[in-house]
Amino acid sequence: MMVESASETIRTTPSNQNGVSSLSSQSDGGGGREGGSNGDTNGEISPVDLLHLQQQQVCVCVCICGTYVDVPVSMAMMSPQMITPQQMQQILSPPQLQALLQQQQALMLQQVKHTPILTHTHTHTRALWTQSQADKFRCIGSKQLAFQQQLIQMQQLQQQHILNLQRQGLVPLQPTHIYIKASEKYVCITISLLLFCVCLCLPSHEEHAGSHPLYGHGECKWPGCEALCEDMGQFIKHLNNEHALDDRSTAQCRVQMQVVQQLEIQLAKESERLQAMMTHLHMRPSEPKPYNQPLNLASSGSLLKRDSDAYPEGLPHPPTSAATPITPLRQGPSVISSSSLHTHSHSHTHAVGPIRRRNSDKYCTPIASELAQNCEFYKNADVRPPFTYASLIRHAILESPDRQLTLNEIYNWFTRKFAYFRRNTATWKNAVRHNLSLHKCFVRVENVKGAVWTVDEVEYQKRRPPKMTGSPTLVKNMISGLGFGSLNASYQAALAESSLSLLNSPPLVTPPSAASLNMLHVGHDDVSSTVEQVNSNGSCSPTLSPQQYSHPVHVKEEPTEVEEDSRPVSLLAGVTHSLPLPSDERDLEEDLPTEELE
DNA sequence: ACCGGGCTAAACACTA
DNA sequence: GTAGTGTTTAGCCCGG
Repeated sequence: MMVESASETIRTTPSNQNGVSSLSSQSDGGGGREGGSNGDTNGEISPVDLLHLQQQQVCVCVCICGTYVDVPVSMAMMSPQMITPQQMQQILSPPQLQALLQQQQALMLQQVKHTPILTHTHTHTRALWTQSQADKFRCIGSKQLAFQQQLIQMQQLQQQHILNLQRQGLVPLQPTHIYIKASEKYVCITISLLLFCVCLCLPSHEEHAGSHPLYGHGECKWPGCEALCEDMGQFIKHLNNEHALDDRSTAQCRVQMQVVQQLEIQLAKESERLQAMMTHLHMRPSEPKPYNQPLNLASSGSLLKRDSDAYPEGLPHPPTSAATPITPLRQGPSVISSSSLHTHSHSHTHAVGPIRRRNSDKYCTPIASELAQNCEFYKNADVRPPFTYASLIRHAILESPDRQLTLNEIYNWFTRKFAYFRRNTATWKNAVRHNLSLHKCFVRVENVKGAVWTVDEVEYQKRRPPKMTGSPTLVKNMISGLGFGSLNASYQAALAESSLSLLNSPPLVTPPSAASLNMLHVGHDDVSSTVEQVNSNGSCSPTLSPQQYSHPVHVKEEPTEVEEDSRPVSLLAGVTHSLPLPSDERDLEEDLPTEELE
């Protein structure tokens, strides 16, 4: 077919200046999301929009105590805890800094007025002086001297106060407004920034106390650093030099937050388990333990706002109208994939736009949960599902009661589940057949009724080796979800080498290392990411009744026979699927939701 | 630049 | 002969 209809021959433009993945939108609707990205003026910006802005290196105008400052979004989005005095000085110009300090002084003075004054008596013992006592003192003695003393006292108190604030974390301040300039307009978002500016006045007390949480045994404890520092001074120098405010440090802090959060969640689960065990054993718990909530992550929680918050629960999250086929946003936990962010800036030239680089593969999101969550959406909207043909076919087959489908049934599954596949049938059907034939994971089995297609799980795993486990790609995905859209690849990769390994490494005390990344297991793209690992041992396979394989099977060419021989159970042919899947292991299958999809 | 994965298109063979 | 099915190849794009 040399000539295609004009409405269906929009090929992806190679000159994709934003590096936008081709899996995104077909912009025949004129870019429905563009308007939304510009923060349509109701004063609210979705996390997606924020990430957009971050990636575009947009500066925001931050109002700190009434002082407006232009700050890169990446910085503005940071948790305030990460801003050091030096960095604050970088953000603020000297006049702004001065204004800020003056305001802080005023604030402190206000507080001091209502606070007992700490001073020294001539006997070098401490006594509390109230404001009235001070007033009385002034009346009696030398007013000049008293005033000076009081000023000194106030300064001391102020410093003490600041130290206390630092010890407690930071001081909440009234909501701070961040104005993001979009399309020549400032859109205001309100974030409860903490009073991070107090650290401007003083060096950290911890730095002078001879101990530092990031320093121990002569090493820098910054994730992934382990630099040797002979003493605290050297460490402080190292800290300021090597771990100053930049994207990398910011990202590492964020990741550390997530580490803590994950650990807390894990702790909560383990506590719950312990509780249940003790209850079961009729033991009395030592004391009721409230399940830990992820603590002190309010800032990250607000900044890493999940996009699911932006949509009504339980509803698909159509990024645009059904008339505009695009790849929908991920809606998994905290996952805002970079691909999703680019959906608008892309045009297709094809009837069936390229599915390549589906997030099923790249972003490790189970197809089942995606489909379960967006089932109705895909059914009705002309949206290309963000999965490869292979994973879709596999899902269709595994979803069937017998885990086998004829080609026509596969076709029907596609058209039933996705409005997108109700057109251009020749194209995608060809692709389906192509995939069935090409991939060894699809095994054709001759049945009494004809040929059916089954899935060889081991082959499927071989086709997509678990190399992505802990890979920078995975990290990138996660980072995207965490709101690191502004980070470049090297920083993201750096995260993989440092903190992220902690997220899933069983030994909590294991220092971050590249090797520990290999211990990560993250599900792949689809139905049974959990059981797939089991399958790789050959011990567990999808169920198929033996009688279904009374007919010969067609085995595809197998260039890696040696590898196959090493496996405990050869799954080259469909017969190997005759092992019944134990019911409990069936549960392992991560939401293979026949019911959810219907 | 190279390579692998994925997609589309198309040619070809086989069969009902 | 036709339609459906299955296989194979080629070319392209994209990301690593």
